[in-house]
Parts: sequence; C-alpha cells; structure tokens
Amino acid sequence: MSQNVYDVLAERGFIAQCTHPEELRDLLGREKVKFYIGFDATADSLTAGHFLTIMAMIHMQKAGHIPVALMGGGTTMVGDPSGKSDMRKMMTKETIDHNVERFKEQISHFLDTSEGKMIFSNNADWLLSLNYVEFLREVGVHFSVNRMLTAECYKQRMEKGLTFFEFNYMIMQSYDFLKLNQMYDVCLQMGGDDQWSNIIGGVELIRRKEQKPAYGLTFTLLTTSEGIKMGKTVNGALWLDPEKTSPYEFYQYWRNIEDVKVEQCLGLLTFLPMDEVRRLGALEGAEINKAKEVLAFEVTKIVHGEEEAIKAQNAAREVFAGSGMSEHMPSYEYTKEAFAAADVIQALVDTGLAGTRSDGRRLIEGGGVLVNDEKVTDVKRTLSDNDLTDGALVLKKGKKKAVKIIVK
RNA sequence: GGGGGAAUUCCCGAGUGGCCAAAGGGGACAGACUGUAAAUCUGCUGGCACUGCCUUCGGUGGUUCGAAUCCACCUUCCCCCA
Repeated sequence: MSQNVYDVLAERGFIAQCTHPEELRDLLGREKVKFYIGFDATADSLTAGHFLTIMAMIHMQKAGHIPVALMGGGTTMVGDPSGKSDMRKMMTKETIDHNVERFKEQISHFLDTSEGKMIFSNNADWLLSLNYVEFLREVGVHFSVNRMLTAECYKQRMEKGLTFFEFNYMIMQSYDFLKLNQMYDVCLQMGGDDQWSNIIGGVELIRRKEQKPAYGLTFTLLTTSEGIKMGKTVNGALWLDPEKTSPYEFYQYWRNIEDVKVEQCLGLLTFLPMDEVRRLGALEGAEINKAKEVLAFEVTKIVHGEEEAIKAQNAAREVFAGSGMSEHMPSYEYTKEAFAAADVIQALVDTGLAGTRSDGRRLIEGGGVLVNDEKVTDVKRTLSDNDLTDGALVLKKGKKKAVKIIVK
C-alpha cells in the first residue's frame, strides 16, 4: 500500500482537528474503514464548501476506505444552529426530499458508486420515526446539558437565543453516528471544522454506549483572509450545479482567489502532487497568476469536466486579453427588433450585468461600462448596427464581467 | 402567569410629527493604483418616464394639512420576576 491516507490528508492541509490522531492514523493504514460525512439538504445543489469535503472522500476512497454519504433527510427538518447567528427557515419535507435527490446525483459524479465502494444513507430513515421517550431514555441520558451549553458552536446563539428545537440538533447528529456504527460499522465521522462539537458528541456516544472505538476528524474550512467563509458569490453560494453557477463563473471565482490562499486551495481542491503545489504556491508577484490559472483549471476540471474547464479558461483569457470576442464568453441573444429598441442601460439589465435600470445608469455614471472596450459616457447611449461586428458586440461591466451580445 | 423593552433599507445601527429615500459603519458594486491579488484612496448602494414622481421603516386600522416617528389592536423576539 502506498502512503497512509491520513498523511495525505494532513500534507494537503485538510485536517483541522482529530479526536485520536495516532490511533486513527494507525487504523487507516491497517484496515478498510467505513467513514461518514453528513450532508444537510438545505439547497438544491451542493456548494464549493461541500466540494472540499467531497475531495476528502475521494482521497479516502482511493485509499480503499468506504465512504458513507449520509443525507440529512431528518436533520434538515431541524437545521444545524452551529456557528449560525439566526435560526434557519423551516423547510418542508417535500423540498428536503427533492434536495436529497439532487445531492445524491451530484455526489455520484465524484465517487465510485459501484457495489461495495460506497454507501448512501439517509437519516430520515431513523430520525423521523423516533419515539420521543424511548429516545430520551436511550440516548438523552448520555448528554450533559451543562457541557452542551459551553460548546463553541452555540456561542453566538447564547447571545441571540437558541430554541430547544435547534438545541437538539447535536444529539440527532450524534445519534446518526451511533446508528451508522450499528448498521454498517462506521467508526469515523468527518466534516467541516464547524462540525467539531457535533462530531465529538457522536464519538463519545458510541464509546460510552457501545464500548467501541470511534473517531472524529474535521477539515479546515476555506476562509478568506478576513475569516469569512469562502465559496460565496454575489448571488449567494458558489454552486456546483452548472445551471446555478456557470463553469465560467466557477472558474473565475478560483482565478480571482487571494494570493495567500492559492497554495492552500491547490492542496485541498486539486489532485496535483504536493511538490507541484508547493512550487506553484511559491511563485511571487505577478507570476502567481500562473498558479491561479492552474488552480482554476484543475478545480473546474474536477467539477465540470475537462471540456468545460478548457472552454472557461479560453473565455477568461480572451476576455482579459482585450477586446477579443470569444465563442466561449457568456452570451445573450437579441432579436433585431429588440436590439433596435434597446439602449445600453437596457442591455445591461437584459444581460444581467445590472439588476435594474437605475443600477445600470449608476454604472455608466461611474464609468464602469464598456461597449466594445470603449467607455460609455452618455447615460442615454443607444445601440445600433454600427456597434456590431459579425452581428455581435461585447458589453463589459468593469474589467471582469463581459457578455457577448448576439443579434439574430 | 406578572412586569419591562424591541422590530428601520443587503447586514449592524441612528432617527420621537414636516429639513427623511431615511445619519454612521459593514458588505456589495464601480473608478484610480496594480497582477483578473491584497492594501489604500474615490464614487455609489429602493424603483421609475430621474432637476420630478412613486413605493419603503414588523402587520392592520386610526389621529393629523402632514407619520419611521403619536394612538389602538395584532404578530414576532429579547430581558427581569414567578
């Protein structure tokens, strides 16, 4: 067997905390281990944040271990209050079920789902039919409220208020671990480092109740240098679903990452050998842009496939190289009539570069709009056939956002 | 169960009858400087047919020439006492 996967994860920068580092490393080097990661189905697509944990699953699976992807069909009914300052909106069963299906689909793209290689499970199967009193007698007795209240993850909520409803989340997640341990012999739970409290809850529950070893390991979550969770865009999260975040946008997100984060991201989000990662991360000044291109390309390749990654890369190069028009650029189609009637403001709104006409007007006034790389100075500027080259023109908002307008 | 307080624009938070589309900060967006980075400085941040008009200050009614501001009821949240 090659390198111990624990060392791989450590070297690549995944590991934030681990309940029993020595023991777990030893176990992973010795046996095929079943481990689980939970996914709460709060949206209809996975995000860049989930992708990080999926990368870890891939590394583990490659090393011969068996991932259990636990869908939070039950836990999502409550919502994890960890690290959140406000209560989440309650979601209907239907929405959750729908999201779970989408999650499964997406996760299947990344992992080998053939028989015996991985397992999908759903905690709705046991959580929804729990008997309250039985549950309290069986599981509740093992939890100290005093201890739970001091948990880091509730800190923010201790100021704003925490309902009993959400307070139970930790116990539910702990119970999941116990259940998976009983059903499949899962002995390791992994997750983002915001999950630490929830994970140790389960580890301790298994150790206490089953008298069996159980382990927990958390991943370093990606944050910006200001400590804000990474993977957020203007429109919310950075989705893995190409319908929600286009491969081009996805590529651009990583292309624009902060210098100081490049090496970390390369380690976590690509499969490049660590020598290469370190070499790229050490590039200085403008040179580091090369590393960012590699990062953006590699991540996009894993998520959307090589073809899409190439397209995104070409489009990006063309947009930033200058006035070049690219077939890969995001585009918008106008009919002749609509085009004739549109002014620049309308085009900004139609292409989504501006939210409203007022917004578009302000952009022009601020000097942020370019038609074929020529700054628009007049708010009332209209578009005409003179602006077209081969029936198309390039509309830019700032330096980074460009849309090709095609007139048919 | 009793008493007190709060709800403001994307977020935090000022605003106690006209000078309020609503201070200040944060974030976002744009400009300058750069390297599609960071930091810094500047602008901008409800909508529209934009020197004007329309919609917004938890909800519904009311008082008033005029309400984010006053009154009534409702909803939600917080705090103290039990």
